[in-house]
Amino acid sequence: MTLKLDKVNRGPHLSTLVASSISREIAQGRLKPGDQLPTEQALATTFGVSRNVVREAIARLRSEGRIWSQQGRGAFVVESTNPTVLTIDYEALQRADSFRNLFELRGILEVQAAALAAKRRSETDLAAMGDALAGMRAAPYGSVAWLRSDLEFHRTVAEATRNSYMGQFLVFVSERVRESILAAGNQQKSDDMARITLGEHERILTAIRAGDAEGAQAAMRDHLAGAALRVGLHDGEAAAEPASPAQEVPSPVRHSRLRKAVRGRARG
Amino acid sequence: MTLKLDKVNRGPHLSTLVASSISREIAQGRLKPGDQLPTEQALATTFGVSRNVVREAIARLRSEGRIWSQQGRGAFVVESTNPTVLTIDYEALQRADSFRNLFELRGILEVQAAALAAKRRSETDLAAMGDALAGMRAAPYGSVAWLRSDLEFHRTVAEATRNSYMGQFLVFVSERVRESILAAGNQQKSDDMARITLGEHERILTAIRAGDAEGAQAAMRDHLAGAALRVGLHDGEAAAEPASPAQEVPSPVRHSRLRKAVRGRARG
DNA sequence: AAATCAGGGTTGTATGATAACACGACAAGA
DNA sequence: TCTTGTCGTGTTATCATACAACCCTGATTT
Repeated sequence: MTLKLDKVNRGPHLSTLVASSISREIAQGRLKPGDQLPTEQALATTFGVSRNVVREAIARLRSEGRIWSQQGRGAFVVESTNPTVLTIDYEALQRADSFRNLFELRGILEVQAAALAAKRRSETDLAAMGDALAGMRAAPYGSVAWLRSDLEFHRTVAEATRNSYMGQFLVFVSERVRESILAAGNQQKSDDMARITLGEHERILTAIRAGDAEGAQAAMRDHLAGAALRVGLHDGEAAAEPASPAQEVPSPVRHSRLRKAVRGRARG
Repeated sequence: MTLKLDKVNRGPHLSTLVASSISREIAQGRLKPGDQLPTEQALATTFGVSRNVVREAIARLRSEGRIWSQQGRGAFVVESTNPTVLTIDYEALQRADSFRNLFELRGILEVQAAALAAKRRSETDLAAMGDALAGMRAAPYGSVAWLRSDLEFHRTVAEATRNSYMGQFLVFVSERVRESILAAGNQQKSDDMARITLGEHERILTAIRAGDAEGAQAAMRDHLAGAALRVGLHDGEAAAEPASPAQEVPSPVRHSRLRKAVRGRARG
C-alpha cells in the first residue's frame, strides 16, 4: 500500500524560473555589476510572462541583495559580491577553542542584551520572563521542558532589547552553542545545580525589572560564568574578563596543530 | 534646499513592510509552524495594500524558506528548521530603525572587541593597526583608499581579539552597515572630519597598545558615537543608551492602513 | 547662463479577471 | 457500505490594464 508517490513535485513558480534565469545571467557574467537590467516590460515579453511575474522575480533578487532598483530609473546589478549570509561550520565547533570562542561571543551579546533590556523592557516582557522562570521551576533540571523554558527566558531578554538584530544574532549563536553542548552530552545534573541556575536567572530578572543595567549585566555575567563551569569550560572569564596577559603570537597564521588540543574538550 | 540629508530613510517598498510584518508575526510566535496564513485577499485588506504587494511579500518569504505555499490550498508557515545560516535582509536595512538597530549591534561588538583586543593583542596586531592608520592618514577623507584603511583597522582590532567568531560576525555586520551607508550616500566630507576621525582611531590604538581595556572601550564608544553623527544618526547613544520606552504592540494583526504611514516617505 | 517646465520612460501600486488546483459535499452506482 | 463521479466553493497563480510616483533629459523661459 505504501506507494512511493513522492511529493507532488509541482513545477516551481514562473517567478522562480525567471529569477533563476536572471540569476544565471549575473553569475555567468552576461550581466556585470552595475549593469542595468532590461525594463520589466521587456523582461516580461522576452520571458513570455506577465510583468507581474517579473516583478515577483525581481523582488526576490532584490531581497537577496543581488540587484537593486529605484523607481523611475530601473534595476541594476548590485556592485558588491560580499557574502550576504553568515554560516557557522558545525564541525569546527567540535574543537574546544572554537567552542570557547563562540561561547565568549555569546556571552558578550547576552551581557549587553541584558543591559539594554533593563532599560527598554516593557511590562509584557517582564511577564514573559516571569513565565519562563516559572516554567523552569516547574520542570526537572535538564529536562526538555526545562531547556525550553531556559531558552525562552533568554529569548525574551533579547526581545526586550527592542533590537531585532540582537535577537536574531543571539538566538543564532545560542542555538549553535546549545547544539554543541548537547552533542557533547556531558552534563552532570543535580538538584543543587537546578537551584543555583534558577537563582542566577532570578537575579537577572530582578535587575531587569528594576531597570538596573549594570546589575543586569553583572547578573548575566555571573550566570554565564556559572554556565561555563557547568559545561566544563574552566574560567568563567569567557564572558567578560580576559585572562592571560596577552601572550604573543607573532606570526599571523599559526593555528596548525590545534587538533590534539581538542580531543579532550568537554569532560571535566 | 540642499540639505538633502534626510536620514537613511530610504523608502522601503510596501512589499518589504508587509514581509517584515509577517516575518515578525512568525518570529514572535503568533504564527506557529504549520499554521496557515490568511488568504492573500485577507492580508491585502488588513494591510491596506493590493494583493499584488502581498504576493511579492509572500514570494520573498518563500524564497527565504520561511513559508511554503501551494496553489489552491494556501500558504503555510514552514516547520521550524533550525537555520544554519544567518542572513540579513538587505531591503529591511533601508528602514531607518532597522539600520539603527544594526548599528547598535555593531557598536556592541566593536566596543567589546576593543576591550578584548587591548588584553590580547600581539605586536604584529599593533603593527597592522598602525599601518592601517597610516593608510588613512595618507588618503583623502572619504576616498576609496581611506575607507579601505578604515575597514582594515577595525578588522585588525577584531582579529586581535583572538576570537575568530568575533571577527567573522563583526566583519559581517560592519559590511552590511557600510553598504547601507554608501547606498544612502549622504555624507558630508570635510577636513575637520578627517582630523577628528583620525584622532578617534588614534585614541583607540593608544589604549589597545597600552593594554587598557576600559580605555579602549571608551575610545571605541566615542568613535562610534562620532560615526553615528557623521552618518546622520542622531544620538550617539546608538551604541549604548536606549531610547524609547518600549511601546506595546499587543494584538496580532493590526497593521491596517500602512498606506498612509508610507505616503510621505523619503523627501522632506 | 540659470532656472523652470514639459514630456517620455520606468518602476511602484491598484484593480479586475481568468486559469489551475484543492477540498469537501453530495448523489449515483456497485 | 463502499466507491466513484461530479459539482461548487475557496485559494493560489497568472494575466492584463491603468494610474501614480519618480527620474532623466531637453526645450523653454527668465
